[in-house]
Amino acid sequence: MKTLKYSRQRESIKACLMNRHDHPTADVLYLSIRNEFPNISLGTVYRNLNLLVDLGEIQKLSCGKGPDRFDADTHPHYHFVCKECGEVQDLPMDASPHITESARQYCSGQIDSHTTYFYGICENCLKKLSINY
Amino acid sequence: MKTLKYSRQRESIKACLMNRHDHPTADVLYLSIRNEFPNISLGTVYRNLNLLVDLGEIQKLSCGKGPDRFDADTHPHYHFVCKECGEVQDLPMDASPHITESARQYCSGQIDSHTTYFYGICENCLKKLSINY
DNA sequence: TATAAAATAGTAACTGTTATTGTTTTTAAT
DNA sequence: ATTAAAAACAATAACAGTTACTATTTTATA
Repeated sequence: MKTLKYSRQRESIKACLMNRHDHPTADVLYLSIRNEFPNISLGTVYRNLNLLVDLGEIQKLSCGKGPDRFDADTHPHYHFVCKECGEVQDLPMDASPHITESARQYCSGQIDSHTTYFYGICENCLKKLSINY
Repeated sequence: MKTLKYSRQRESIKACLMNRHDHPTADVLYLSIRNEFPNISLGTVYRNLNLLVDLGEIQKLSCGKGPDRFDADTHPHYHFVCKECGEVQDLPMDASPHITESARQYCSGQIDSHTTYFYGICENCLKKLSINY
């Protein structure tokens, strides 16, 4: 089997992700980490992000539009996606346990998890849109 | 403004999608429609699918893994995604109206809609996995 | 320190999708 | 029916996001 070895780059990627709450894309993290590792390659960022996801240490968000985003908070929670600017916000609401129970009644397979994304227009974009009336 | 003109290809794409309930990808539809239109191009399939989505006549599903899928059923409903084979099934459960109300309490933006995907292993794959014990 | 395994940087390749271009279809007005 | 304008088309190139490859460097172990 393949044993994990330490890497300073992976450490930095995880630290960087933990310090921010804007659910950055791989590319945004890449640009940020280049301050510390000027020669890091985008592939390294992707490889380590996927590795951390597999280890359950971070979470990948696929909101349907644009590149995937990453979240250091692995606690199950919901997200709001602005259709205008693409921003992704945490919604501090707990996933209803009932919804999974309910889904199980309708599904012959085994349900392990679920994701929910709310779509709309964020406060900032609402303001901008109301100016351009 | 741009007025819509009839196209046999678009008609066929929509009819084909309405006849199936497996939420096919653009590529699967493309291969199927080539029986009727041997020279249709994949770009035409994508363009018309997106057009139909914009018109609200069909729905696009982005499950996070693999290519987008399409659904002729525009009634809001949930889906189950098999992590093993990628199959997408309808879950005949109504979206809880409470969940949107609940989300609005935590969100300063305007929430218009939401999507929920359940992930797990479908009946078929469960069987296959239990054989290879 | 020497060795093996894993991770890296750099780059090429790949997948899914959209944009471009010259031609054909559709529609509506003659 | 003919014609003209707009829309849609097929074919193909381009694009975005991501993964795979390769030669080199780093890490962990002996």
